[in-house]
Formats: sequence, C-alpha cells, structure tokens
Amino acid sequence: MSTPSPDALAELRYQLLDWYDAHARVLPWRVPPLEGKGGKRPDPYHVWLSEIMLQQTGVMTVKPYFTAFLKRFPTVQDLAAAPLDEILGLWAGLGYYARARNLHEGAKAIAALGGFPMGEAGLRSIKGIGPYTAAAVAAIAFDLPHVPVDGNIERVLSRLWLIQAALPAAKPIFREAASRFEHPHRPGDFAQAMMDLGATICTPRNPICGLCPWSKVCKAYEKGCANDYPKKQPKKLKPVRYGVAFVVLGPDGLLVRRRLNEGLLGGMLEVPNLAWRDTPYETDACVLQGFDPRADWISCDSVRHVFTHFDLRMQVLAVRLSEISNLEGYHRLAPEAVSQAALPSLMQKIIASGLKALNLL
DNA sequence: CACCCGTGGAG
DNA sequence: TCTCCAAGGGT
Repeated sequence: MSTPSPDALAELRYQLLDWYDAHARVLPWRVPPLEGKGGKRPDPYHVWLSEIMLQQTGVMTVKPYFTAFLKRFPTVQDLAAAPLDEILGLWAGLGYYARARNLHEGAKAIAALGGFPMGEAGLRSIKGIGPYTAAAVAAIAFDLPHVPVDGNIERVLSRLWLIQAALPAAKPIFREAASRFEHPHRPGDFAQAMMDLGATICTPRNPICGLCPWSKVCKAYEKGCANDYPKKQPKKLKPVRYGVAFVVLGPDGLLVRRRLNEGLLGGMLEVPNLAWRDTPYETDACVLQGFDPRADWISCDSVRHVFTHFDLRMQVLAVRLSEISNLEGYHRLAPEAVSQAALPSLMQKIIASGLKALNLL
C-alpha cells in the first residue's frame, strides 16, 4: 500500500467523525459524541471495565454483565475490596476467566495508586491491559492521541487499503497503518468511530458498503472483494476430549470444589469429574472417582462443550444420597445457589443435565 | 512466535 | 451440524 498524503488522511478522519456524530451506537459505558465535543469524558473505571469485558466478546453479551458489575461495584475501590469469589460469580458465563482474576488484581493496583494512570505506559503496567486496551483507555477515557488496533480496525484498514498480509502474524503492519491516523483532534471519538464502523457497516461478512462514509475511497469496495479481507492464516483443527462428571446431591447440596487459580477455568467451581483425555471412558467411572458403584447412579444426557482449542464430550452421572461422607477438598452448594455461583457454563450445563435426570428441573 | 484461554450468536 | 468469530492478553 502506498502512503496516503496528510490531506487525504485528514479528509478520511473528518468523514468518519461526521458519520460517527450521526450514527454512534448508544452504549452503557460510552459518552455520546456531542457531549464528548463539549468536553465530557467517560469514567475511566467504566471504560476499563468495558474494554476488559469486550476482549474477544460481543457487545450484546457484555451489556448485562457490565450493568451487573457496576451495580455491585460502583467504583474501582469497591471492586478492589471485593472477594475474588464474588467477582468470579458475577463473571461466570463470560469466559476467559483470567480476565476476572486480572481485573481484581488491577483494581487493587489502581486503588493503591489512588486512581487510574493517565498515560499508555502506566496503563500497560496493569495486569490484563495489553497494547490494545492501553491505547483504547488512553484515547477514550483521557482523549490522548492513540489509535487502538482491534479486530474491527484491522478489518476496516485491510479493506480500505487492500492490505495483503495475513493475520495474526501481520499485527505490526496493521499497527503501523493505524498509527497514520494518530491526531490530537477527538482521538477518543475517532477510535470508537473506527470500531463502530467495523461492527455495524464494515462487518466480517456482507458489509453494508452503501452506507459507508469511506466507500468512495475503499480499495476493496472498488474491486468488489471486501469479503476476502482481512487475509488470515489457516487455523488448526481442534481435537476431541472426553470426561465424566458427577452430579452428587446430598441433603446439604451439590458436591463442588474450587479449581486452581490458573489455567483452564482457573478459580472457578466444578463438580467432581474425571481427568479429560483423548479417548472415551467406558465403565466403572464412579469407581475411578472413588464413589460407591452400588448407589443409584443415573446416566444423564451427555454434555458437549466447545473450548477455544478443543471439543469436550462429558458423560454425566447423577445420584441422590441421604448422606455424603467428607470428601477432601469438596464442599456443598445448595441447588438454589447454583445460578449465582462461580460456575462456568460447562458446569452449569452438567448440573442442569444431572438435576433434570433427578427430576429436580 | 506458538500456544493457551470461553462462550453464544450468526449464517 | 458446522464454521466463523467478538473491543486480546499472558506465557
């Protein structure tokens, strides 16, 4: 791609900002563009929280979580003072749970500093804030001249200038391309305008080029090949893994335990389950877990769950016991508390399958 | 750099 | 059913 002239870049900026003034999405963590032009800035805590939640996660999914978080933790100090388990409980279902653990750690660091770092470098020092989020918070919350580069912006730029390099290896090329737009005039609105354009007009499939403020200069539109961009490296196929989970209901509730604070579903609750492996389990599953095979085990609907890098098939066995002997590391969770507990979606599915088989759903 | 890390919706 | 993917970051 040839380097656009400063005048051409300035023209693009004005066209996009005009479009944004008229078509900006209304979002709970956002200050409308006209208020922004009046000098009003969004709360850095709101911007930070929303950016973390939005990492690899859709706006529609995030909205209810964002609202619930802000209601329970109105300030970053409230978040810093909260127990991790409560944060994980509110995060349950959103996925990528390291974000929640890092959020808690970040809140404590920010509270200790007495407030948010107001520069990109300071933001970068906080766990969970990478190059994208640092630039986004700096631009949106503090109106500093940065152009964050997310998936939306990569897609928009790849089409606008027909960038051939394949992602994710080409990230540095896109950063360089985006930095050409860096300018002190309304950097926060410009960043959000790029993301709105990518999310609502310049969509991954079937972009609505007829409504795009840049259609007259977009190379991909000119060639009619917008759907072919951005170029991406082929992904690996996911292996299938197998496990067996046990829904054990006693008089005081379900057997659950806490996973380690690292790795897959780190810090979240789980029901007893056998180690996941690449071949299915056949028989004697309850013996393998240390349970009494003579109990009235019910074979439940199996659960399929797709993780980022593998596909999981879980066999589910359920039993109702009049008493449960003490099991090392496990505690009881009342069925009424399941919906608010720090249980990831996989475990919610497993428990639902078990309770249904026990005629409790 | 390659891999790990969730989930639900859209087409 | 299947594929793609959404405001990425940590290691």
